[in-house]
Amino acid sequence: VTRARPYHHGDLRQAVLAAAITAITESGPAAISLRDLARRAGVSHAAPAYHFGDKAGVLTAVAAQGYQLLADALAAAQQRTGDFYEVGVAYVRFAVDHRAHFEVMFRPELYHAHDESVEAAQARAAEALYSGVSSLLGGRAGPDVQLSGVAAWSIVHGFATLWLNKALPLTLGEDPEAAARAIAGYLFRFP
Amino acid sequence: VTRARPYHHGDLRQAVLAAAITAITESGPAAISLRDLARRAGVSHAAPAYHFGDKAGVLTAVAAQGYQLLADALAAAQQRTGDFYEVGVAYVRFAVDHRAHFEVMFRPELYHAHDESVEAAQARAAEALYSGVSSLLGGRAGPDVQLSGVAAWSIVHGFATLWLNKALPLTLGEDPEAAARAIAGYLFRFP
DNA sequence: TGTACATCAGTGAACGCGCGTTCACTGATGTAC
DNA sequence: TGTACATCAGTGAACGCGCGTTCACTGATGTAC
Repeated sequence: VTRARPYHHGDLRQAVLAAAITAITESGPAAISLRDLARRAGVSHAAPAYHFGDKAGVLTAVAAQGYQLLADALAAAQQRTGDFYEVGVAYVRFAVDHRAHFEVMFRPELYHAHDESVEAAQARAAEALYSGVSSLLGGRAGPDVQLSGVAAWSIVHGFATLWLNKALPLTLGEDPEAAARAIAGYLFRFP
Repeated sequence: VTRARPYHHGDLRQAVLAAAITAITESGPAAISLRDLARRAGVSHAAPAYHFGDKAGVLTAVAAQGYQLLADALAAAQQRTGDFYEVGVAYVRFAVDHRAHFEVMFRPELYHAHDESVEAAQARAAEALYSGVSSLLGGRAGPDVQLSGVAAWSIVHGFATLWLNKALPLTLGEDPEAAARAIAGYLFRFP
């Protein structure tokens, strides 16, 4: 028996979040509307507001989830390899694999940046990023470990951003991870 | 005698462009509307479309102007100092000083990225960026000069982006140029 | 220098659209006894 | 196990708003002769 759509969705919050990821991947974070997310999730237009309040509420959840995923990815790379260079590569891989999350995370004007769920996940990600920094450049990170961490963050963040915007020369090829390894090598492994 | 607003504006195209820069600085490129730009320029709501066609037309002009300004700034830094390191610093300075242009330029989905005025200015900027690359790392740029150029571009672009998004630690201080010098030193001047 | 005419630049009323928000409601689920 | 009631999750009609776009128009400027 094909049953009609039940009155209660079951997990509308997750469904709206998933719809948001899809919509952002298609058209960018600025283009989403609550009514469109409702349509995608197959519920009435007013339903999403019940769970998220407004558009910024949805994007806040996306950002929080994104920082969690990023923290997981960075920590896993550090644990798996013990090499900070691989943490940088993981950062680029995250940006390419989770483009929608990545684009939201770094546009704090779109969401409630001071929401505690966001700030907690952000802190986890920062921890994962900085924890391996002292090994950067084989211990030659210089007197200011934080500064060298920002340098590492800058180069992988810049590369990821330029890659996603299709701003880089075509000759770099089609594999972002390989290109990222070559680029990051200039900072991380200079002989 | 205070004269009434004349029927012909004189240079409405420039006025709309200036209004766009102001509006983008306030609320980001996604938030602008043709009607709002008309209001800011003090003309009727349909006037901007006469000059630009649609919103993407306005942002195309902003992007083209931005790439021209960037090319000028990079070329001037190269000429003035002969030091590619200073070209990188000039890149960050441009991003901070022309935030609205910078934000539009690297969101090609918002404008007609293949417009010839954009592509010409883009080529000029790329030329200015790459022309000094071979001196990167004091000639130790390695076999692939283009790759080292992308590395340099990545680190300054990433730093500028993170700075503008207020993503960096507060301990970096309030002077983006000084911080950029310290960061870029890791790539450009490593002992 | 004057006049006729074409073109250019901007106007303002009108339209239909998708949006966020409100609100009384309804159907389903959970809890107390 | 059954019943009453409270709470939760989602509905759908209605509203007002700002938007882009169209279009007949008008005022100003440029050009031909």
